[in-house]
Amino acid sequence: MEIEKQEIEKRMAHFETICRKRGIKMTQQRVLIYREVACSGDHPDAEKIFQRVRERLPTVSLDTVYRTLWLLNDLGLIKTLGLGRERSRFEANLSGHHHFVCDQCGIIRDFYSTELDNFTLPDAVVDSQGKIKTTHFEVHGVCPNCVAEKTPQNSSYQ
Amino acid sequence: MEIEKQEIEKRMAHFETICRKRGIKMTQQRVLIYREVACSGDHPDAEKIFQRVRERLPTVSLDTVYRTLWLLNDLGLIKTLGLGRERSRFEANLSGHHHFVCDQCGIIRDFYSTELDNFTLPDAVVDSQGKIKTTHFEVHGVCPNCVAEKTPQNSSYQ
DNA sequence: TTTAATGCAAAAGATTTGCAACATG
DNA sequence: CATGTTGCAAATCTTTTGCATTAAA
Repeated sequence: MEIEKQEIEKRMAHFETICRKRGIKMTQQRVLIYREVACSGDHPDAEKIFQRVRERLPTVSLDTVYRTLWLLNDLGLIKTLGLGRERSRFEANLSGHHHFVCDQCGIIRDFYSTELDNFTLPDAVVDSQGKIKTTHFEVHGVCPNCVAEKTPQNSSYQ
Repeated sequence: MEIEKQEIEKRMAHFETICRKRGIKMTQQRVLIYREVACSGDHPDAEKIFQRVRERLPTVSLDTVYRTLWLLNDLGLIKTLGLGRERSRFEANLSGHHHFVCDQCGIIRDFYSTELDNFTLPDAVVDSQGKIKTTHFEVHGVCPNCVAEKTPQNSSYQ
């Protein structure tokens, strides 16, 4: 699943715009690292991005890749899958449910919705993606606590 | 958000059933670790579970907590939030989209659905959970590749 | 030329493993 | 009692940081 050339151009242009606007230097490393993510349809991890960038720029270091990825993330140019910088979290609730994640304090609350459970994906999606086993809706936002207080519940969370 | 006593009893009973059936020893540590997750409504990470279990069993060690959590996960008694054992993965696709995750080979594919984008959560959910910013649907299953081949594309993925 | 960014090496953090001692069934 | 499980300590793996050097604007 490769990204279209035109889309990549668009992304690179946006990258440049944001860097200019924020006074972020467009280094060789940053351009290559961003381009690598922009070109990848497979949601790579830091190590994989490092390996791929190194093919073009053998002197690049892994710590630069990490620094750059989080910078790009903070700039809103890329996104993280899963829990981002957080470690794995666990739950014993096995009944089908969904999650509300507070982006401010990190709290995750379960909620139930039969509408969501019964939601049927378009055939096109089912056919192209494969055999579906479970579905899960994730809502991101700000929890009532953090909405009320100006200071987030847990300020260490980012 | 505490779990009801009755629900916890039910979970503990299920835990016991599975252990019996699979010939897994019900050690003090496993009971306490499972109970801790079963009682927690806050989706704790390994370290937090370790701290809480240690209050009741000061000699428990962090590596036992890790071993037990993954065991419970493999037994289907608990679930992981986020990417599980995997590291953070990144994407540059900023347009609203959803993910199909193949549980067999780990591939993650984007898909689009205006129905999902326009899906409005019940008011009750919105009110109790807070201010909503983004939503994301995650579908788990087996990708066409893995359905076709008996052997998964990437057998190292678990 | 000024300031920020990189690469290196080392530190820190998180998770896993080998193994002797121990507890469970 | 036999075997699987634990705790410890050490190893491993991943990510971050301090600092002198280098490169971008």
